[in-house]
Amino acid sequence: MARWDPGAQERLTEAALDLYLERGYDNVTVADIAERAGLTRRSYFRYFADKREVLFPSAERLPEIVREAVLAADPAAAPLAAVLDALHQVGAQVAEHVDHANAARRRAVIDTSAELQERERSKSAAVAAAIDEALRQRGTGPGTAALVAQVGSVVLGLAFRRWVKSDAAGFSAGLYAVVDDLRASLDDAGTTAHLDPAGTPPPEGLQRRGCAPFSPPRE
Amino acid sequence: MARWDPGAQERLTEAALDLYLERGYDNVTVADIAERAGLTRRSYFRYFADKREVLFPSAERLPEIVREAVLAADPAAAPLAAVLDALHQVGAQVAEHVDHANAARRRAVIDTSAELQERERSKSAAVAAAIDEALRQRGTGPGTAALVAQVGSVVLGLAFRRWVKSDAAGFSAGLYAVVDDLRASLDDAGTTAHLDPAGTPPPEGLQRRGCAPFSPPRE
DNA sequence: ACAGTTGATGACACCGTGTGTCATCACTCA
DNA sequence: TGAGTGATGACACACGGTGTCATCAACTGT
Repeated sequence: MARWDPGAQERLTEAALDLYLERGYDNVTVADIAERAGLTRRSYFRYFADKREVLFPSAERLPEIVREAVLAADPAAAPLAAVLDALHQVGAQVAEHVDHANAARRRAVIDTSAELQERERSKSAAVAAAIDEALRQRGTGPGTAALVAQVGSVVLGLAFRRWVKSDAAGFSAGLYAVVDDLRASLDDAGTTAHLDPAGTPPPEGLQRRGCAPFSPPRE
Repeated sequence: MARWDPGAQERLTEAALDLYLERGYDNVTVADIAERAGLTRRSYFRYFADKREVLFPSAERLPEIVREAVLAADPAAAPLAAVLDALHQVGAQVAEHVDHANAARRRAVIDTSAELQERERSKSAAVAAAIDEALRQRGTGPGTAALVAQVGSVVLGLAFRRWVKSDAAGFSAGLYAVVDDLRASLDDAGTTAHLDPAGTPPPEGLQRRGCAPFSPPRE
């Protein structure tokens, strides 16, 4: 493998994934990764910002994709509806372009390292930020936009997890399963609240939209 | 300030917060913090695991508090209702024990550093994990527990942000405002979906619980 | 064919984080 | 007064991350 062999970045990602799985994330140095890829430590940092970034190659474009999907959703749709709609579109792209086997290996590595989970959450937060921005561009209020964006990001993350875990099912199936759960949870919570017979309202002003507190207050 | 002066940890937290605000997080070294606190770099790491941890002193006990609050909620309540109820209880403790002025200063620092935001998300994730565990202990299914836990964590985070931002309002007010937003968003999204006149259902099995897709499909 | 240019790489030095290890100091208790 | 205990300082070290410059291959124009 000569000095200018092409595909340096790909070699690095493969070497890193292999080594992280073999020895565990903490027992691998950047020098190890670079050596296996036929490069030096310094060159690794020309491709990736740090030791963690090598595991999140496709996460770079995701926020932009999500933002455009949200902006492309029906302008008349409610914020959450627009976001879920957009995630459906995004899911198709993701399932198509992401290698399922490698995604599963990445998940295995990430699940063993708190440091990597921390980084993964940053990627998820970047998606949330993109949704938030797109929603506000659609005219959604700041508070609602922030909330719906984070919920959307959570839903996407859980759906992606389901997709990775099950070899067979498509991405959409997982997405719908999560959204189903979300709808059911909120229906149940709402139902419980509404049925509250003698609910003493909590201190500050609630009761807007005719909602009782979250659950019958205990005493 | 002699070698064995008491309150070393408090001196470190104050020194760190001051320095981070004065020079910016990246322009402060652990040695700087330790020096201002009258200690050495090595001693700093005996009190805090790393350079970031010094900004999250009260986050250590939070997961346990939240877990217990969820377990203490009405066993008959739906998962989300139990969580929101628990967060209401937790909010009271937080607003009481956390110094509002310092919380605002911490927020200012965190908002300037991606590294610190990453760590903050980890704290939030720890809360989500605690909720998740408590919910499953209550008998909630794994998928629903994970989803509701993350949504609850998001709600708590946003409510805490509102509490820090507004000097006057109590924590509960922010919490209720966020929950109101959540209810409204889901009502709106559900409404839109249900009113969809000629909605072509998306590929895989949806329509469970009588719900149409998120929004009228575009072409 | 040849020289200049461009871009990727290696070599090296450097700073800061985080940790292991041991000596040192103050305080406590018998 | 002397042993023990716990917090601290001193020192060394591995590793992450960065700036800088030299080097080498490939491309470009003449």
